[in-house]
Amino acid sequence: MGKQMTEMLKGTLEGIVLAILSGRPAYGYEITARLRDQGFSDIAEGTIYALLVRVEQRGLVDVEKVPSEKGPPRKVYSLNAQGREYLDEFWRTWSFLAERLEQLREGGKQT
Amino acid sequence: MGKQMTEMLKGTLEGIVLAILSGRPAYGYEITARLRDQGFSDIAEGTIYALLVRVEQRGLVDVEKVPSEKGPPRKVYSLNAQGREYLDEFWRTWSFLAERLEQLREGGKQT
DNA sequence: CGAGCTATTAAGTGTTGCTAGGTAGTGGTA
DNA sequence: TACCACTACCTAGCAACACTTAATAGCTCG
Repeated sequence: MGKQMTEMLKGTLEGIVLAILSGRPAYGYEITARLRDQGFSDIAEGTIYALLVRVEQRGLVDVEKVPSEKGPPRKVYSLNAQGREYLDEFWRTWSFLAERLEQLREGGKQT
Repeated sequence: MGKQMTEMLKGTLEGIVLAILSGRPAYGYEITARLRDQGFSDIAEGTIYALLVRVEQRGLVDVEKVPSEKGPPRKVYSLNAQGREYLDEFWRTWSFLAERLEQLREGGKQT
């Protein structure tokens, strides 16, 4: 998509990835592919890997190395307790913002 | 609010301000005050002014200097045609993101 | 005059996603 | 063998954005 999407993803992409991990553990390549399937057609692989490094360093996820039939071993990430807290906080922040924006969109139609 | 909000505002704050301007023209100080009233309690003044400079340079708004009863003259910004287009694009981008996130929030409850 | 409110501007910082490239393992094919 | 495609991960450098902090400037009132 465009530049607007790039900027809008800042701050939300992290939550999106954590939300995906809250469903079930996954590895980077898989997450990228799933995002593409869901319509985020041009999220760069490098972006996801860098993001995963960040959340790992913050202790929001646990990591396990799992051998792959095809290619190098996978790093499988799973959300831990701290990550779940962080995700809850993310949803609260998101809800606040989404409500305000919905109000603005309604209000903008007349006035 | 917290750091999550700061990051999440990147890309959306611009749309928020343009949406406010789509209702009626306004000047920086006023916009800041209105945002505070709407719950964005700690958006820095400097942030809004910098944002207004950006959107002006991109030609999304028209500017008019209006004398104030109290203090220096105000720079009153109003959304122009190009700005309206940009705002439409913003809403489309937002809608896409909001839909995906709503799906993720629903899906995350079981699985 | 000095305090406090109105109103704008500007320099420097940290976080984030993107670009562009590299490393590595496996399997298929000419 | 040599080459290519797919899987899977990593890294360095860049641009954009919101924040912090501080400065500037005009007006009113005690």
